[in-house]
Amino acid sequence: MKNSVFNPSQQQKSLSGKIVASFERISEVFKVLLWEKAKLSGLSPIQIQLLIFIAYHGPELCNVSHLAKEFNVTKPTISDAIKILTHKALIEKFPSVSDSRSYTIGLTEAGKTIVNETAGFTQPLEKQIEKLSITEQTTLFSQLSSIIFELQQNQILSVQRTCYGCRYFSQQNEQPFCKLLNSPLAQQDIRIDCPEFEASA
Amino acid sequence: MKNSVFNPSQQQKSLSGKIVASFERISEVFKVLLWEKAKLSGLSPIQIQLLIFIAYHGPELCNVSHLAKEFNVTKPTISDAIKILTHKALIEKFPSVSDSRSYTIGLTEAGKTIVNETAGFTQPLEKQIEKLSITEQTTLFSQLSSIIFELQQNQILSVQRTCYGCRYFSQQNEQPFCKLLNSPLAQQDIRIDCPEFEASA
DNA sequence: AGGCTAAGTTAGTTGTCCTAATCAGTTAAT
DNA sequence: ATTAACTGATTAGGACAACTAACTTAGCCT
Repeated sequence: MKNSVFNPSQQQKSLSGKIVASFERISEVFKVLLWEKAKLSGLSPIQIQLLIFIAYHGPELCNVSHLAKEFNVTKPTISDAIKILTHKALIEKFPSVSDSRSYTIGLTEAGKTIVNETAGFTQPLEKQIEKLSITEQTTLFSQLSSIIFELQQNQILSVQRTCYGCRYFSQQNEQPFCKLLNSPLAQQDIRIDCPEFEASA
Repeated sequence: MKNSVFNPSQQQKSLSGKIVASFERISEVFKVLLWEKAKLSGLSPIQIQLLIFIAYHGPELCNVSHLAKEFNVTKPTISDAIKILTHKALIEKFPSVSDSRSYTIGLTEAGKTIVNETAGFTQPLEKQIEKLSITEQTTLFSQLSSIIFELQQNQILSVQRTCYGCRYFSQQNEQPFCKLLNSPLAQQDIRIDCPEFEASA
C-alpha cells in the first residue's frame, strides 16, 4: 500500500503530512459544529452556510452563479437550496436591474434571526485558538494566509477575496501595502475576505 | 446583525476570528479535493474516506460503531455506505470472534486499488505546505496540535488518538515523553493519529 | 431469569449533489 | 440587424447522505 498522510505508521516521517492530518481534524470540527447548529434550527448545513454568507456579503455576490462558485457546487444545487429557503420564508428574491434573467437574494426578518442564532457556530473553535498567545496567533495566521494564497494561485480555491489577489495590493521591499486604505499592512492586517476586494488584472 | 467571523467588515478586528476564517477556507480545500477524486472514481466522498480509513487502521477500529464515531455520523449512515461498498465489491465483512452481532471490515483487492488511486487527494494541499520552511512547519504543527488537543479535551472532537491523550504519554518539566517508545518526544514527533494509541484512564 | 445495554439493520423522510436538457435573455460578430 | 454563441437560472431524474424511530439479536449484569 502506498504512503499516505492518512497512514498513521508512515505519517510520522513527514512533517507536512502531519500538518495535513491536523487540518483534516480541524475540518471535521467545522462539520461537527455546523451539524449541531443545523439540527437545532431544523436546517441543513448548506442552508445555514448560505444564510450566513448572504448576511455578510453585498448583493453582487448573492446570486445563483456566484454562490455556486463560492461553495464549489453546481448551479442546480444552489437553485434547489434556494427553493427550499424561499419556501421556508428565510430569503427573498430581488430581480436584477442589469440582467432580467438574474436576481439577488436577501434575508427576511426570519432569516436574520436564524443567522443570529447560528453564525456563532465556530465559537468553540475560536475559544481554543484564543488560548494561544498573541505572538503564536500572529505567526499561525501568517502561515495560514500564505498557504491560502498559494492555494488560490494554484486554482485549488476558486474564490479570491484575500489581500494578496486584490488590485489595491502591492508589496515593496517585503512590505505589504493597501492602495485603497493607503496604508501599510502588518501580517495581522491581511484579510482573508475583504469587503473592498477587487480582482487584479 | 451580531458580530461573526464570517462578517468581513468585523473580521478584521479579531485575530482569532481571522484564523477561524482561514481554517474554514482550508476545510473547503479538503471538500474540493475529495470531490475531485470522488468523481474520477465513481464513488462519493464518504465512501472514499471510509476506504482510506479502513486501509490504514486495525480491525478493532473497522466496525460500524467505531466508524460512526470516527466520522461523526449515525450508525445507519455507516450501515448504508457499507451496504453500497459491499455491493461494489470494494470491501468484505469478517465476523467478529468475540461478538456474534458485530463484524470487521476489510478491503478487497479492488478496494485497495481505489485507495491507491485516491489516498493522495490531499497532495495539492501538502505541496503548498512544503513551501514553508522547516522552522515554520514545526511551529505551525505545534500550534495546530495544541489546538486539536484542546478540541479533544473539550469533547468537540470525539475521537482521540493523539499523543496527548494516550496512556503512554507523560510530560515532565515541559518535556513530552512516550513511555512506550521509551523516548522523549520533540514537537515534530507528536502524533495526530498514533497506531499505538491507548486511551488514558 | 429478567432487564438493561449495545451492535447492527430496516423503513421512511428530507435534502444534497450530480448530469443533461431546456428556456430565455445578453453579447458578440459578421 | 440578425444570427450564433454564451450565460443565468430552472427543471427532471437519479444516486446517495444523513437523520429519527423502531426493530432484531446478542451480550452483560445483578
